[in-house]
Amino acid sequence: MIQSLVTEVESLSEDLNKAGLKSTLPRLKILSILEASKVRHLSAEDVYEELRKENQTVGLATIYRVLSQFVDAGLVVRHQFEGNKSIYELNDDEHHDHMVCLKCGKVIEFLDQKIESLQKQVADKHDFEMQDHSLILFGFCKDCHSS
Amino acid sequence: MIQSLVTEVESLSEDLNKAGLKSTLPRLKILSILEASKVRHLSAEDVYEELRKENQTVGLATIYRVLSQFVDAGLVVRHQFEGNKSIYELNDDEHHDHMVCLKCGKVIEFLDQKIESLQKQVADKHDFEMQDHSLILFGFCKDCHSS
DNA sequence: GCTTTGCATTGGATTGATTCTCATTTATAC
DNA sequence: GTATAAATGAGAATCAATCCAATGCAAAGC
Repeated sequence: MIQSLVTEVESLSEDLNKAGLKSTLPRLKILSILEASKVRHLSAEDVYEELRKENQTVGLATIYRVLSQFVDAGLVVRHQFEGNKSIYELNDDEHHDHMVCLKCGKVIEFLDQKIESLQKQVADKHDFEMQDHSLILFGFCKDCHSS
Repeated sequence: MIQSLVTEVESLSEDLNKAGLKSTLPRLKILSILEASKVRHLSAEDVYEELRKENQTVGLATIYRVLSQFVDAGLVVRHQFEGNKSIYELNDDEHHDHMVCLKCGKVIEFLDQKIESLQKQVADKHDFEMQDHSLILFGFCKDCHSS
């Protein structure tokens, strides 16, 4: 148990170092929340709350700062779904797009290779050097249909 | 000249009425900016600035409110490109997606029927009732390549 | 023609999200 | 351990957007 915690921390710490970030306590806490949370898509406030629940409070400013560093380092991806707050998600290195339920807020991930390659084609057609893209479908998930 | 201005206003006024909105001075001013601007994609602040330049100042709160009314009425479409501010664009009734240049901010519109229908297919596959979608390609336009 | 009524407009205050500042703490190299 | 540079926390500041209370305006009734 203790052992597993130690190896867990070591592994997170390694992730940070590989990303070129010093392994500090707040960064470890934040990364560990991102990995442990059953909800994959979290706002900065959500991360703050999760930590507070565990009496591991980290200043909100630090959370924003660290999340941005994680994004820059490629550990995390930032999204703008509905509303005006940013949503963060661990970067699992396999890109995907999202469906967001307008009623319950559920986020469904999907990937369609045909769409992906058509995007590249369109970009090329316009002589546009695509760096990134964002595809979000808004609507109602199967639990929220017809309501 | 006077005549053309009058007919212009009459036409805008008609657009408002058709949309179910009373034709008021601020609404006419805002709609006319949207139609006249050579830049198609404007933030609320941009509209505010354009009006101020012409000494036609309309309160910012009013601009936000009216733009939202326009969106609800289907006259205007709201987007979230980079950053966290909303961008508004006249609704020309033919849906399209966007490429946004990360360097110069240029916005290129495009439409790909294959992508559109694949999106519907993916949504259906997940039993997701799609209401809307947002597809944005980020990168560098041909004028900003390799810089 | 004048008053009433109700929606529209206004600007300022307010909120919510995020960033900045700076004094203090912590981590890493020596 | 000590020095040095980076990281953190708390609150102030900023930015977009919304709310609110006061005022204006225009059509409907008298």
